[in-house]
Amino acid sequence: MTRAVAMPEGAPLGGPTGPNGGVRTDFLHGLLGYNARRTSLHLVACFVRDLADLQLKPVGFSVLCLVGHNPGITSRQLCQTLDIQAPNLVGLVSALTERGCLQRQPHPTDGRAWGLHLTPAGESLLAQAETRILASEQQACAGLSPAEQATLQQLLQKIYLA
Amino acid sequence: MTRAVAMPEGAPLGGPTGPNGGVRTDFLHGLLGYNARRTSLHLVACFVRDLADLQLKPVGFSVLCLVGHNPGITSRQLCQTLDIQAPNLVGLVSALTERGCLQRQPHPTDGRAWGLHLTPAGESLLAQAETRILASEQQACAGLSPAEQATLQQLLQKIYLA
DNA sequence: TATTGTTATACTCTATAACTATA
DNA sequence: TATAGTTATAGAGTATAACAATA
Repeated sequence: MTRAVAMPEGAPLGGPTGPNGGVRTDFLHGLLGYNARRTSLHLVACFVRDLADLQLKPVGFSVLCLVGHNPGITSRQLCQTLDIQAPNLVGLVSALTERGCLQRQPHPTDGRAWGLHLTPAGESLLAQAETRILASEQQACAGLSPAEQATLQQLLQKIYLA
Repeated sequence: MTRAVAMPEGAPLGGPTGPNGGVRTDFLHGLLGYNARRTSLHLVACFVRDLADLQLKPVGFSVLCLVGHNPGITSRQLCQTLDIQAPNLVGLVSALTERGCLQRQPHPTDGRAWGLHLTPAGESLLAQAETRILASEQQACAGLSPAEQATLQQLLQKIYLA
């Protein structure tokens, strides 16, 4: 890369230098997508940090959670509910199965499908994970009142469930 | 993979079958991280779809936007503001530079740094993109009143700016 | 013919280590 | 010695195409 030689006359130089960097972020902070993405990345990082010893990440937890609360659920139902692609679910289910947390049983009416169930180890892991993630989120959202947290969830669901 | 032969007695089979799949999602829907992530993915998809012809994706737009509103900003300031790693910014800046939208100029006081500026083409692209993303979000958030949208942004910022 | 689950694979995004030039 | 920018690279996440088995 070659450094520019000539300087355009009158071009403002130096960039923002004020407090906290002085970077103007007004437009980005007015975008819902930007705020949602930054919040999501922040909460995902909290999740990964606080559930590291359980070896669970958000999507794997979501699978475990849905199977736990919906015994016999199929891969297709998981994909539809979580909006993920079928090929990407295979590895998640396989990993949880090999960990001894998940079990595939023949579907009673559809020979193509498998009904997914938690093992006792899976039930135990889910219970621990649910307790842990609730505590993690309480810490991350300490600045919000319970009413604000409820409002936030309702507004978010209005968008992605539309 | 071998199909299970014996069926555990008393195990509930068949899984959820009620309306809209009948899948119970109560716990997930009570998690802020889940709702934020689903909303973020939804709005990112809207962004990519509605700004495809501008060849801009969320992070590239954020860079363009910050440079436009902060002439002379450095890569380091962009990384800190957007919370991205320096090596991952290089390609974004290079691509925008090669498109003729960005220009690097020597930093007036720090010989290691470059001040980033928009070209006229960059200004034009930013103006189009800002108009487009506002329309995209209005469509995606049609179910929310302006007051609700403002509330949502404030609550989200309370979390990731904490 | 359509659907479930799967494999293979490619593409994108993100993270880390190491290097250079300068402060 | 520390920092700004860069390169190379590895890992994770996500997407499509194609296939076997069953509806």
